[in-house]
Amino acid sequence: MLSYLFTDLSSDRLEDMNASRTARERARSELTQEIKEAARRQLSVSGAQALSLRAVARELGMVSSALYRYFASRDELLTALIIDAYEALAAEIEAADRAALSADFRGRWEAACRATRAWATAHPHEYALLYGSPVPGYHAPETTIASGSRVPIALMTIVRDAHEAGALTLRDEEPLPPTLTDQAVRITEFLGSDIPNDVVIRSVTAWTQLFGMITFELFGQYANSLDPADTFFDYSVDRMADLIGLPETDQVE
Amino acid sequence: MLSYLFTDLSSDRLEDMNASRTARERARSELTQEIKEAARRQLSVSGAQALSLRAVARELGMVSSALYRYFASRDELLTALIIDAYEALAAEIEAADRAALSADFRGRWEAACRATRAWATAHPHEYALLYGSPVPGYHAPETTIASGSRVPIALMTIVRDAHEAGALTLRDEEPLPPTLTDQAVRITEFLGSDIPNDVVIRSVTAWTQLFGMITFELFGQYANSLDPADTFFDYSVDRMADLIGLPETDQVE
DNA sequence: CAAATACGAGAGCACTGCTCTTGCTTTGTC
DNA sequence: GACAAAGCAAGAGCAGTGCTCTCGTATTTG
Repeated sequence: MLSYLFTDLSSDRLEDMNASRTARERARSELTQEIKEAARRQLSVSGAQALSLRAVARELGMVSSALYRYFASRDELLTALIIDAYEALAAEIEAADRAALSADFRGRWEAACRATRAWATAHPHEYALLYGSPVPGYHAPETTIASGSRVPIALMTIVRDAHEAGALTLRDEEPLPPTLTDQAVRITEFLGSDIPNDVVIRSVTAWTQLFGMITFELFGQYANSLDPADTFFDYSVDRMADLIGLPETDQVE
Repeated sequence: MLSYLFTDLSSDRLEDMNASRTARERARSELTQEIKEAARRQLSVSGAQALSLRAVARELGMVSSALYRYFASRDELLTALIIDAYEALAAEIEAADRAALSADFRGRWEAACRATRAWATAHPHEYALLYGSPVPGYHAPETTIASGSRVPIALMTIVRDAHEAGALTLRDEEPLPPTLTDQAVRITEFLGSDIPNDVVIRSVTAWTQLFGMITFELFGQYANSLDPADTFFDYSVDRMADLIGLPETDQVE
């Protein structure tokens, strides 16, 4: 008994803050996690549209109304899944980036893009949840856009590193329209760097291209044309690296 | 009475083939149209997710089961709306293209892209239906992918015209990977032209960029960064024109 | 005119998200 | 240690959904 108490206390100390305290709170956070897992499982087979609170409750052997103690609505559950998915994707991208040679900026860009695509094809329904049509009246709360921005930040970090290493291909600085300059400055400030404005904007263009490409592939727009899209993907990723001005890999090795 | 009969017959002759024949068939095609209109109306305010057969039936003063004489399922209704939307978007793009100077290929490209964005922002829910996440178990029937391809074809036509006019900026032909060459050849054959393979692929890249950009804007990924995305849009459209090799506008006027 | 066909209405099934009430258990506080 | 407060699961119920089936009526076809 006493030993149980002690181990409980010590393990509480070791675990996250939210897992400490009373048994009820522990049970609550555990069940919250189980609900999300069941929902994620259901999501990954049938899609967000078919995600049913009642089915989740059934799978956990509880009644549907009990679920509302943990998530106030279906939307709130979806929001939780969205945040988790954003974090998972961002983590994947960051890991792929870290695994590449830190001075091979084009290689890092390619690795990050490939990781994005790999995650998307492995979790199509979760990808659709993040980058597909927003659900009916659903408007993303602040919390999701915060974790959502981790993905573009991960990509922009590579550009920033390349610029700070003086590796970016310089080009004749065509001046940007004022509005665009302002927006570029705001993004640069946010990143805490001094990337040239047009490079920032071009990077955003590359970002939209990347996700446009993956979205089209996953949502079936390539039917009968680019059906295995692997080579096209790599090709486009390289064109976007050109657009940003990332140096060729062979000239840095 | 008799005059009514006569005018009916004559108007039948004047109208489309499907509107001729018996009164029942006329009523049927009219009601089919009315159902689609009501559904479209409902779609444009609440989104596809919220489109309800029963609500459509209610709006038309009929009972829900009667609707099933016209559309076998909700999915079939959605499919009809998708086809109509693809056609509407393609028509808009083609019109914008025609309205531009036929020899100003970059101008035509910009006009087509802007028309796409304009249609998307004017009909966000229909855009989401076309380019957002596919609905639950829904897998696009052949008919929709056929009308869906009218959009990229409209864009590729501009590139084809530019190439046939010898206006495309030539570049050092880096050879494409074999798979990509095959796919490019297939697309070129489909278009009935001899656009260089890498130009075809770059055009596809530009196509994905365009829709990636619009999707991100409409689905709220720009929150707090590029919020009014107008200038960014124009900028990126120009970068894609560069990528394809479309000549600067001022050098053709 | 008669048979075949198309049609609208209604009832009904299985399902959904969500609310509210009812008992029970775990908490924190005198 | 007793007790009120808060947290919890269960059940019933509401309003809504897509979809099916039956039934009487209207229209078209032979």
